[in-house]
Amino acid sequence: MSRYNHREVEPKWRAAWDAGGIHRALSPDQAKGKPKAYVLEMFPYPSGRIHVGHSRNYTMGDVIARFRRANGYNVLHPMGWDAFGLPAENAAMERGIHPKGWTYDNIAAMREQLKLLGLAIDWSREIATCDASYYKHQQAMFLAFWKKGLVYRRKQKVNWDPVDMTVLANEQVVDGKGWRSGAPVETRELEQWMFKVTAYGDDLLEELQRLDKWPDKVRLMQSNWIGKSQGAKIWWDIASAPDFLPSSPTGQPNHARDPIEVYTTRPDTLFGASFLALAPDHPLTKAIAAHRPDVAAFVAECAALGTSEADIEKAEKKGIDLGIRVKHPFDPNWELPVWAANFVLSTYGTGAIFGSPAGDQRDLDFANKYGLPFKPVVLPPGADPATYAVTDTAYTDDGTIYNSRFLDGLSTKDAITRAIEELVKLGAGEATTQYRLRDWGVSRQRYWGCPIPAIHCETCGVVPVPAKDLPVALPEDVKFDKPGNPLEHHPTWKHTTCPNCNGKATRETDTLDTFVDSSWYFARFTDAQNPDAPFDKKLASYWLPVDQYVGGIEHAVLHLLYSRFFTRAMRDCGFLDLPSGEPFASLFTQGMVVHETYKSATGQWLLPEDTEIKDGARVELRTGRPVEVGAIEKMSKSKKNVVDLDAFITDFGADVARWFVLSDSPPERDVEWTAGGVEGAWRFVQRVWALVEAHGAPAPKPGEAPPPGMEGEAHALRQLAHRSVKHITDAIEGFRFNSAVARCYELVNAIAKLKGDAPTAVFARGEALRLLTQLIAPFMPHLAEECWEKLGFAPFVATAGWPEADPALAALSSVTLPIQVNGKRRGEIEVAKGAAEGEVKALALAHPGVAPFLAAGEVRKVIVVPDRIVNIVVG
RNA sequence: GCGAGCGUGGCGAAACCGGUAGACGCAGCGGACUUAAAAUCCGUUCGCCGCAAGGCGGUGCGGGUUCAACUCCCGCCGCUCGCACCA
Repeated sequence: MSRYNHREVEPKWRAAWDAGGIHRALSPDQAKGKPKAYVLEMFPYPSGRIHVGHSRNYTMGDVIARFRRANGYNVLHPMGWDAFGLPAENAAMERGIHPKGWTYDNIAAMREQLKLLGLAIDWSREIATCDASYYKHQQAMFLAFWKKGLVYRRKQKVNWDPVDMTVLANEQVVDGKGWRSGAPVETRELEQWMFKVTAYGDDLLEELQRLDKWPDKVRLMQSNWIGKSQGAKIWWDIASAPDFLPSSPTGQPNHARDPIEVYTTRPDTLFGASFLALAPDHPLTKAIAAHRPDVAAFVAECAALGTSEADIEKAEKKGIDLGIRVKHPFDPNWELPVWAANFVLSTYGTGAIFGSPAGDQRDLDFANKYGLPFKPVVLPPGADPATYAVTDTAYTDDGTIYNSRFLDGLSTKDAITRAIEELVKLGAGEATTQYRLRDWGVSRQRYWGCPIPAIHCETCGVVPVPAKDLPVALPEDVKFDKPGNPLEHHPTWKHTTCPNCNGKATRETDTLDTFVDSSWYFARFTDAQNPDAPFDKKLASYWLPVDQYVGGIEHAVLHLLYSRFFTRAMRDCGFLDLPSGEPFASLFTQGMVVHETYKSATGQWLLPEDTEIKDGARVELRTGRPVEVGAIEKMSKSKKNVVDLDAFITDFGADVARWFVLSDSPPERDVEWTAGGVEGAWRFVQRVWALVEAHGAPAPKPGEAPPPGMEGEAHALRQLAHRSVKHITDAIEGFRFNSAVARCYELVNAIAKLKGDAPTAVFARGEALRLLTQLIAPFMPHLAEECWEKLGFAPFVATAGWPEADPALAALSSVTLPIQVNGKRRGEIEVAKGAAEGEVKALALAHPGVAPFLAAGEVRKVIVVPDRIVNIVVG
């Protein structure tokens, strides 16, 4: 008996697959009616080398891709590189390497590593977003979007990262700090290129409902991000204001003595209004602050609080009376005070609210703190209006309106409609829909990105680059000796002539946010080598949407929302025929690979391979000194809790890595990489090979009739094998890879247990081994091919199709029914599957183990759940 | 603070629709083979009582619904993730 040698076997089969071209997607014509399956993992950023933690995502996608192909689908399973981005520039600055060289070197290294994993990828479609052959088309689409009105420029307050010298999206600001640099973000005004995501706000929200193969969690997060709400704008006239406040020269709202514009979702509670509150950075607050040191101090205090939600959350609700009085829209004699308050956000709605304390907890806390009077206006169902009162808990749900003049007696819903009607009649307000979603600022003041194809002409203004001049290629001879954008400093690149008037002009030096690159790559894969267009419309329409997308939860909002926007924009600009506009029909968000962390006695992080267990304690290999074992965390270079993929594959093989990352935990949950777990996977590989080798060829072909006398243990093995086919098929369909793995172990245990060389045993073993080989093929493709060959089959298990369970064998002929008395298990009986209820009942009542418990009383009821359980109720 | 999710042996977990709780793996224990070790194989492993047959208890805690609850409902406790005091 020889050991299974992955070092020979794995490269052999990879070469054979490549030679056979079996992983190439077929054209729609070649596919001839086969259904299509587009399986995609979120493409990697080429950061350097990959470790085993990265492999889980690709392995999951690969299992699905191989499974679909075996089931007769025309599968597209491509791979590419999200290759623009800041780390390349950082490497350039730190080590004096060119971003391009650094990126392409990393791509070459990572490509080889991914190939070692034996992924069933159509490498003929490989793309890199930093390649002019890719971003050329992105520039063309940018121009098309521009023409369509989906791109515009706007002077905007932006988050400026002073370290990276770039603009950050709101989404890229974490706790007031840049998400990459960690530096506190500053505010600057810049002319920015914008994508009009809000044009699709409603559609992006509505269609979420139909994405029923997305995790609810992700849909909820996107829905919250879009943040649609229905409400009203209300204009409050100034009744009195400090003398220093000038009258407005502009007539714009929210300035000086113009009416104050407020947004509310609850106009029904207007008669419960107690005060107005403005954001600390509301223009009116600032105007007052210019004259009142106490207000200025309050504004400064709020600004120092930071933008972190946790900070604001823990902060006490505070405000200051601005000395302005406004008139209630429904009663000119009713005056309300105007305050500035730290819980009002300038970035949402109009930056001003009216406080209705009985119906809003924050307003109530605020009113209580400053002694502002209020009364309840919404009566909860069943409450008595004579005695109902609100003291320190607001009532925020629907009810009946009272204390509210013409709104009295209406429901919350009707009162909202009625109040808006009245506001419109009085010219004091209007219905409005508010979104939290804002347009996407795509300008980045960076070198290593896709140049924005625009030209600034002194006479013609901003002019698009003509299509014939694309791509606008990045110059390669740049220097990183100063902070900021090297494109600005380049001696010649930005100087050009205007395509309109031929006059002197300069190129746009902003490049596109890298989220743009990843917003359409899935479409490029459908026609990756097309030199003339982003993709052929027919090909993209054939393959899209992606049938199964696999990636991390961290992309729940940004990447997935931008891709949904982009697909709609591509559709509306005529690039795509895709009615729904949805790029990803089904989404799976996978858990990470985690590992213990190790610290040396001197406090340095240690690689797992630099430590060992000695006398039950972990020590440093080099010094023998004890190691501090830290938290189990996501594998990361910085904490050194990584296992190198190449070394692991050399030691154990790709199949062991693939098997292990899917085996122990449900795919959506994190899995801990442990030496013990790896050993288990390794043993399994050896065990399967030993069984296959011992059996050898030939194994029974599909459908081959068994020898006579098939019964007993051999028959039982056949039953289990066919049941396993069913179970494992269902488990893969349902993304329960860990369950599929467990079923494989079960089957192997059973095969090993059936001894003897009677024809029936040989047949049963051979058949079970053939089925097992096919079932493990998506998980451990190299081992499966070697087994397939050993069992006498050719050419590939990968092209052999998916096994079918014989229904007669897969179905159990008899079942063991537990018998309960009053819900407690007292015995069991073996009956034919589907046995008649009366028969089962009689057997159960006659069961000797049950008898003593029946004596305790009278049998009141016997519940028979066919093929599951019998419960006898005795009382 | 709000929203979502989770909580099962020594550990990772399974139980898909309310129907035998703990499949499968890891670790442990006992044994076989071996001069020995590794590898492999066999047995065993939720707790308590019992020689055994068997019994009792058990899925974070407290209630409830049901013939039957890890699963459904109500209220707590703990952990994780997300966030926007969103008017």
